[in-house]
Amino acid sequence: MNKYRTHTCGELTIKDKSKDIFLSGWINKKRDHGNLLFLDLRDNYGITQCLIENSHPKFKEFEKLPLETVIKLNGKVLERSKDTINKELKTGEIEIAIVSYEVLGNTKELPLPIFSDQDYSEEIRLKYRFLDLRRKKIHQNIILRSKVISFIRSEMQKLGFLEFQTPILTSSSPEGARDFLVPSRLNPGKFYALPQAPQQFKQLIMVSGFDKYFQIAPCFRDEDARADRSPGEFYQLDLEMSFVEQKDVFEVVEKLMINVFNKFSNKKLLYKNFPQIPYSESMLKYGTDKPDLRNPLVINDFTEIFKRDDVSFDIFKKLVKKGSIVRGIVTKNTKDHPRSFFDGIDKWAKEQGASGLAYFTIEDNSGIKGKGPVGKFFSENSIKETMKISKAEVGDSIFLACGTIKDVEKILSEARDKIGRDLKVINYDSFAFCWIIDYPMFEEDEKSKKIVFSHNPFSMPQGNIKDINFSEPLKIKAYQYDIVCNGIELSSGAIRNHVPELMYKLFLVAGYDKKTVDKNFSGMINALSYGAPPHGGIAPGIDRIIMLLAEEKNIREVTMFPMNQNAQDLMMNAPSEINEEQLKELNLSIKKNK
RNA sequence: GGGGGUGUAGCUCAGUUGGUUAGAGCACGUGCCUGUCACGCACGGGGCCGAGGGUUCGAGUCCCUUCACUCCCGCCA
Repeated sequence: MNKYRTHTCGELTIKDKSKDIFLSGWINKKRDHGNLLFLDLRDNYGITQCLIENSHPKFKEFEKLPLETVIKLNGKVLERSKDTINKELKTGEIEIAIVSYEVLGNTKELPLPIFSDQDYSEEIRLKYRFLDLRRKKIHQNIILRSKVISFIRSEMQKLGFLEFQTPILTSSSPEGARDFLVPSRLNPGKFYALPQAPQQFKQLIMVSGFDKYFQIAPCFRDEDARADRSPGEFYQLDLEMSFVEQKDVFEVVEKLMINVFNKFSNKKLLYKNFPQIPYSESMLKYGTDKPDLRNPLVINDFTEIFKRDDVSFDIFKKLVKKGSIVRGIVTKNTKDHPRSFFDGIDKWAKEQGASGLAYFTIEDNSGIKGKGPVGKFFSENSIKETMKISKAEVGDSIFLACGTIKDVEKILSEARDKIGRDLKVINYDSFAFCWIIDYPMFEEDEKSKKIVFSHNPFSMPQGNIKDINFSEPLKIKAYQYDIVCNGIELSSGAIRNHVPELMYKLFLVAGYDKKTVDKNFSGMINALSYGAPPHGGIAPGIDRIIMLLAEEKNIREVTMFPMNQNAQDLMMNAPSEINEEQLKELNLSIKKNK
């Protein structure tokens, strides 16, 4: 028999009636009636109500135990009378009559309440994370995380993937995010870098012939935090496959996501086959490459309308003449919405730093007309053309934005969310996955006007290798894709370029000569030169998947021991100073700031 | 690096136009209470109002500086 317990706090039921049992756990709550005291004893598995009466010789002593004291108790399982059953608890039909008890762990006064739904400050939560983690919501989130990861692991194994570890101490790479660096004692003046992702290793695993690899991989990037982005480290389901095309990767990931989300959430999956949206189409229809497809609103381009002579909306017309574009969002059957709805959105747009949104409603009043502040500037024919472009109907309204492509995309993307929320057309009880495909291989850097890789330099360009026109690099598309769910980017992936000659050509376009490529990516290029299989993969973010499943907006709610926004661990006091000896051994000295 | 929000009891928060001794709930302590499950009732302890400077007869409140936490922009192949 276990020394501390015969049962957990979540398992006793009416079937155990009259049993002599031992429980161990934390005092979650006391309800002291003076001559009768109820105690909720809590462990990982649940809560069991125990009681002690003043006839017990240790009653007075027991009364004084503070909340969160860890105790072991011996008692008898009693059936509760019908009117005292607690339906909220699994163990609510029974209670324990305490016979004897023993304190296993005393507690000081608590810096934060455990039994409470109150929110409290992040600083206290992180400093006393071990107490915070006792609280129900986050405790359940962390258990969910564990279960999801175990499930993913077993699903991947079923799909024929092999799990491998890759090095944590590796080399710094010139591309990408800022690296975390680790000084090398044996190699003075040299540094390891923590991997931003096992990108090169997973490709090397393919070159090594292992065919299908996965790993729940820690990734380290020294970038500033966001609500959905931990500073320092996060986890990816890293996977890579040999002898595959894009569609083969999609098939695996769709299967996995559907199984995971169906198993761990009751929300509906809007698509069993995830829509594949070309990048350019996504930017046009949604203004972003991470569209929330729960929102049915779409953006249309109306620039041509403003080149017509029968449209007299001069502010937009002048801008269009100078190269601006006009795009807009159609809202269905909003003719009876109050003026405040329309003005509210216009006002909101101005608050976002845009010049506002022009709008009119289409009505049929002995002829198609535009109603609203700018409606009068449009002829019947021009409105009919507008309706043709956007499939708008009488009774619908159109919100219009004018400006540079970037500005219009940005404001309309946000307006799509805002209007969708206001009109309550977003189905929050669902998951809408999609693929964004056909990313451009290169883009023009805004400042320097130089050609740069738009995503991953190791991605395979589309089309027949011999026919690729390197003189028009901005037209080259890549087998590069993102998976998006509910407007959240879960991951990027790609079919990789496994042909060294092609890689040199692409790098040349971005301004790297052969020598530089050889120097910076020697391991990769070298490996690809000895018979590399075509391969590709992806790496969905584990933390964000858990956030979606747990319906949490902040990544700290699904991370056991997160750091704060300044990348400090308040509980462990990391980072910390190190002593002279350590510095000396590493051949380092600290520059003192005044 | 930049912008916004917050900072008052152990915790969560009120605190008016600048005006006497800074309040509430929970927690903690003492006492009462035998069916609660957010138990109830009474009493009590507990405050450098984030820190520093200024304006004022007088500052939790106004001004300046600074620190901490947080959200966002930049950044995140």
